[in-house]
Amino acid sequence: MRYEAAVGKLRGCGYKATPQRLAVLSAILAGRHQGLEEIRARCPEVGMVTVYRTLDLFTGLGLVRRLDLGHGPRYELAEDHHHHLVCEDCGSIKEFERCPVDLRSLPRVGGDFEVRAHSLEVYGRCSDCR
Amino acid sequence: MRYEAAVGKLRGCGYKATPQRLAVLSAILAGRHQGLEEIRARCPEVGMVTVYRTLDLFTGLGLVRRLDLGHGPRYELAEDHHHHLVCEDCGSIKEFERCPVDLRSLPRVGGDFEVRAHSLEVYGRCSDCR
DNA sequence: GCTCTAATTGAAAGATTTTTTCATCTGCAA
DNA sequence: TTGCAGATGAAAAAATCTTTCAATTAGAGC
Repeated sequence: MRYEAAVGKLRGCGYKATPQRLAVLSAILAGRHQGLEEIRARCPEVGMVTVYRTLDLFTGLGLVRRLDLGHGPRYELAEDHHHHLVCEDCGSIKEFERCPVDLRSLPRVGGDFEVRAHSLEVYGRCSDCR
Repeated sequence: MRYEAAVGKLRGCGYKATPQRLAVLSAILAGRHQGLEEIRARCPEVGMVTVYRTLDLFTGLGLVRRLDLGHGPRYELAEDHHHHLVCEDCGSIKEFERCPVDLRSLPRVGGDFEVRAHSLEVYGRCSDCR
């Protein structure tokens, strides 16, 4: 129940669960790594300003992850760790779960860096474009 | 001689080595992962439109890499493979060379994806912010 | 339930960023 | 040199994002 958990976190942090916020949350849940336009289209009753503010809020709470895969920001629910395969030709995006990053081999750059998260995007050509 | 190599590639692809393009190239070479403002400040004699167009051109040629580390696009010369440590508090960016990604363990998602490149960003808190 | 209040919303205006247009200019091949 | 396809840039337009502020509302407390 991803929806309930997200609402719970929202409330738990002292924020009101307004219809607008729930609508944006549902919009995000209804797709994967969507751009602003897509999200807005799924909740046209919510004002633009509120969508921006809500995405900022969700991102700040760690509820939502903001992706930069080119062509503007995209958003997805921040739950399971996964990465993206981005096709440089058609722009399609696929996900994969198996994380090929070995964080233990991270060098210590200029002292101690506290690692909190990482993002990996793999670029190339998808099977359809070949 | 990163500069010469880049100019060679530019010419080799049939593009003119105009003073503006060389100025933008020098600007990129003068720093690391710079934003548009920084680059523009280093070549104020070049018109804004041309900077945009030139960065697009360089990126398309694979001469320059466009980074999305939050807070707008950044650009750097696409030469040696490296990744970034981004401090979520102060926004500082450090680089590291040792690549902790094992591409062999990439799963085949929906058939054959031809991997051309990948980008890894590690987020957290830098030593200064702790 | 009902009331009250601080949090939230959204229309409009403003700021910023990026793109398009098109007349003019220029790098460079011949 | 010369010619011209490619390149530039000022201005305008378009797209994107933020601020403002009056009106609304979720939800705590009674």
